Amino acid sequence: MSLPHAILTALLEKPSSGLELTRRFDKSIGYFWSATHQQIYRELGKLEQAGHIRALPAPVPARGQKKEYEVLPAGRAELGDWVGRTEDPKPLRSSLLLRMRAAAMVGSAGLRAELERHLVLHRQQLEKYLAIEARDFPAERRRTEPDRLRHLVLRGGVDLERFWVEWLTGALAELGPAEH
Amino acid sequence: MSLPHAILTALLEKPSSGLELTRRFDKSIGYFWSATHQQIYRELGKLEQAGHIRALPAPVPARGQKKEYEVLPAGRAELGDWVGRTEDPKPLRSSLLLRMRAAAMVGSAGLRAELERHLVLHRQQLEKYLAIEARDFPAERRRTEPDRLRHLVLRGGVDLERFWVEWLTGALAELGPAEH
DNA sequence: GCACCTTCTGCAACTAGTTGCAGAAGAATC
DNA sequence: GATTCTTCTGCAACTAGTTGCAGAAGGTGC
Repeated sequence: MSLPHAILTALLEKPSSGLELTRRFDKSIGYFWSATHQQIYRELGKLEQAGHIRALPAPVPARGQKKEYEVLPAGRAELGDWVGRTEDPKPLRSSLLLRMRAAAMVGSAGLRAELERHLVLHRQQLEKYLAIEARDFPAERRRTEPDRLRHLVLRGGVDLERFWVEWLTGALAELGPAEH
Repeated sequence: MSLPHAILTALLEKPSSGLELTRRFDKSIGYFWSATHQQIYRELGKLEQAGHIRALPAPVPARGQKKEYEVLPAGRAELGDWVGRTEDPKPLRSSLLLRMRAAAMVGSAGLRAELERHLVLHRQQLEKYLAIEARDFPAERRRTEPDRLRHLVLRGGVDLERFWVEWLTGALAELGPAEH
């Protein structure tokens, strides 16, 4: 049940329409909580119904008409409350690891190529994060608590990609010599 | 669509009944692809229907009667095929990171405690993995390809937990001094 | 001014995963 | 030998997330 809170956070950062939110999810919040436009529209409806957000008055409300939403006090309160709640980390789910385990039973044909492909993807994601870090978090932007929090989140992304790059590199090195 | 393949792998490792599978998922395959008993029973039904597995003949087939399943050649073929398929890593989804980002907007009350709680949980999981590694993968068990593959998977779990432990430790250090 | 394209919103149907519960089999207890 | 507890299987209903599609608004080109 994190999607509504992801949306509230995004809307607090900047009031937006459904499509704008979708775009911002694709390149910011979505890096650690992705969502399709469909989920977002549906959730916006629910949040409005619940009185947590409201649509800014539009000249002509109609279907296909852009609607900007902003967070109401009740929504901010709900978000603050949610931040204080506890929630266990959900267990890892990696189909790549599963594939390796399956490969141990039925042979690892094609697996090496897939590991290499993932390595490239993770390197790319790492580059993307590092570019964002360089652009948005120069040393002087790490003073206030909100900035430090946002930077830590990004750091999580960076370090996680680094972890995968290293693990995949090691895995390829260990499997490589045995190939024939 | 990885669950059927997780089940096929587990059944190849050892033919089992639904409940045995559930237990093994709780402490082995489930570390990187978890599933509830419900999912497993339903999927066993589908796999049987598809001719990928079969129930070993039981004396008295009836509801509430234990049923052992084994993989048929068609199931093994399907699994081998699946291992060779490509699949993009799915994007990270972490409600803890989301909480931190939300905390940047509405204040970080209670966040520190939650980070500490997660740190403990990840340390515990790390210990668990290390114990499994010590027990199941002594140096001489890392020679054959299947053993190396299985060990690499476990290493992934170990390193991932280490990553979280380090990241959480760093985050607490960075947030700590600012608390008052 | 009409044909076409893009942008934006949203319905509907589907797939995957979760939760709650219930019934049969067998073992344990009295 | 009846009662109760545990084990095992499974149905049904629900929640979350995905995919396909369609309609309105508004711009662009001729």
